[in-house]
Amino acid sequence: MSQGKSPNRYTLRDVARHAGVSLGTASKALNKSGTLRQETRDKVLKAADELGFRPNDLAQALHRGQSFTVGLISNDSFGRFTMPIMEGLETVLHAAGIALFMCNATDDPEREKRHIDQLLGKRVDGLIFTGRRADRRPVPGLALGNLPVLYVFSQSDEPGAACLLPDDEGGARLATAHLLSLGRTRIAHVTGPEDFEAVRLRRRGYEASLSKVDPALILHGPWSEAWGREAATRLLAMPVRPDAIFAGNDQIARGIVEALRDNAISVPRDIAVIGFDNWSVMTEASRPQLSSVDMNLKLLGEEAGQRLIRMIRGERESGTSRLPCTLVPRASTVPTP
Amino acid sequence: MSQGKSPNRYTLRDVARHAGVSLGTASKALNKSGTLRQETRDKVLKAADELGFRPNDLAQALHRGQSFTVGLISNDSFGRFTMPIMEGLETVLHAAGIALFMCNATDDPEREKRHIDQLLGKRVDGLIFTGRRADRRPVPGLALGNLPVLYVFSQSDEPGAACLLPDDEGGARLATAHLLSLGRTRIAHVTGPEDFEAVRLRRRGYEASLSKVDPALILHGPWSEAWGREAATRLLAMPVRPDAIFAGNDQIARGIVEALRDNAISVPRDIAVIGFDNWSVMTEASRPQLSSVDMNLKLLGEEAGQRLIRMIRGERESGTSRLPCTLVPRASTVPTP
DNA sequence: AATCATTCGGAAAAGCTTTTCCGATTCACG
DNA sequence: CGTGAATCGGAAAAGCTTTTCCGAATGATT
Repeated sequence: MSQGKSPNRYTLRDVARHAGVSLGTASKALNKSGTLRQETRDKVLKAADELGFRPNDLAQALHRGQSFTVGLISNDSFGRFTMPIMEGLETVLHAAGIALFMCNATDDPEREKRHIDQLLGKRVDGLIFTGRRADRRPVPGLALGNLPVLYVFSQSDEPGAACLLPDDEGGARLATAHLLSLGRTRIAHVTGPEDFEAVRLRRRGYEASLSKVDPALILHGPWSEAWGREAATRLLAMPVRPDAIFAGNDQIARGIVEALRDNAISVPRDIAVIGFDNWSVMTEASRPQLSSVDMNLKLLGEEAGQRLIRMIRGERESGTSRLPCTLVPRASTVPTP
Repeated sequence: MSQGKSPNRYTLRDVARHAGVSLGTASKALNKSGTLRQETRDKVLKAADELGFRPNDLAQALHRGQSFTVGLISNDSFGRFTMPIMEGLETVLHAAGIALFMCNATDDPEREKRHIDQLLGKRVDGLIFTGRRADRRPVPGLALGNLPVLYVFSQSDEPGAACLLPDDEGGARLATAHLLSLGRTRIAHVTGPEDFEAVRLRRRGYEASLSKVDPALILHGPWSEAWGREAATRLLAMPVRPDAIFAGNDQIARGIVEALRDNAISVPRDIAVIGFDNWSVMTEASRPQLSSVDMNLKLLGEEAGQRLIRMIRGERESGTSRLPCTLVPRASTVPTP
């Protein structure tokens, strides 16, 4: 350690000296081990406090063979999905005395590999991969051995990998059932690109909720408001119009609502609209505000934290779990009183 | 180290044994030090590769007194501003052999304090604070001593703190000058809450660009599309309407554009509109697409990385620097041919 | 006075890596 | 043959912390 360069200029040896005890006694006092008088412990604690002593985690980790650190690797360059997940993770890991550090690979495999390398060098106790789409991703280009690894809002090509995801299909069922409960009988589904697994699952949830599916009411396009506008225009041009639209995400839903407004269609009176993601930037700015499905990403993060802790403690975890989503009704489906 | 638990099951001692050399020789070979025959070095490198050896960063950092790690502490729970900054930082720090790890405090001072504590325990070589608004923030509740600390897109109550920020005022000048260059003569400014420093600076840039300022053309409100809509409605109700509107951010601008459309005002023909932030979620979805001012956050991150490296190497850095923004013209100000 | 219990000191060892230093060996050259 | 250079081994030390073990000192009890 270069002295005077960092806030941690004092070692345990300094604390011991300051407290007038031996090095071993100082350690025992701070770690509540050994048989020391309370007076001796207090003396050491006071000395440590006065010196602003902070144990050197590096030395501790080296000695105990565990760093109590977890790395989170994300390829979500916008942070939209990762941040709530991280928040939930951090809460749970912190309660277990584990620090969480994130690296953002920005969808660059080389960068990701490098991050893994760095985290392994730091001897993290586990790794979590997450991103901005839940489809399978390539196995990392480094052997991870028995290190606990968990995919959250993400999956792996590796068979048996432990994965935790929102229940897209269930969420879509919620949305469709909500529209049905409102008496809607002709529900369209405007969604994203077919190569997203989430798109397929949401579509499956929609289809499973209907007694009869009309393929002409299912439209795929890009994740954008513009696509929502175009799709709505197409639906309006049909001989028989839908009386509700379940959009694959909130951006598409926003576009749909805008096109309906442009065409003097009243939402939800004439056509109800519900999105997916519960992205407040979209739901709140839309006119009327969007009903949506929340993926509960923070809860997903909490569940992931608990799961990883179990893995770190030696339990075996594998396979994919899906956590339920939540319906968030707003004025785009529920008329305001 | 608990064996078989992690990918790093081999120590340098194992590599030496595998290569049939001494521990010291193995170290010298991997670190390109000492006087070894190339043949000996190659033998050690091969052994290390075969065993998948990765040096223990903890032991290295302990020995050399430097961790080559930097902590990034953000209070931006959405990641919108932090992610591009992080990307720029990571690029520059990586080139200098330094790892970057992020903790997200989600605007909770207790959580932030805890993160600082964790990072200090890991003996980071420097700390970077960033967030979602650039105003002064309280001094962290922990003494950081001489540890290099840099505020990026953020400022500190601590006098002389090193800060790096986008040039809000300059960006506002760019936006206003752009409108002037298009022949606009009556430019309004619809912006965010007065308690944001960025709001005050952007207003100052706007005012400085005009030979004559009409206070009635400056409206403050919340950061939302709804406020943009309301403000536009107010401006349209004025005896003399503006022929251009400079919005404090893209969300407000989006709202303005929508209200103009609702009132059959053609953008940019009748009234040109420019935003700030260049947030693609807004700029691209708007009709027409929004001209905006980009804060160059990735570049800010790169500059911050370079600055922090200098600080880590012992140079003194203090005070606030501002990096220029970039004008991004789109159809909301420039008519499409 | 002797014995036992409590408390602490301090030495040693371990974790892993780097670096230095000294000694030993081998080979080449004068 | 003697000397010097190149090469490597291996021991030691350092970084910081934790833990164990044994010995020493003190106070209380018999």
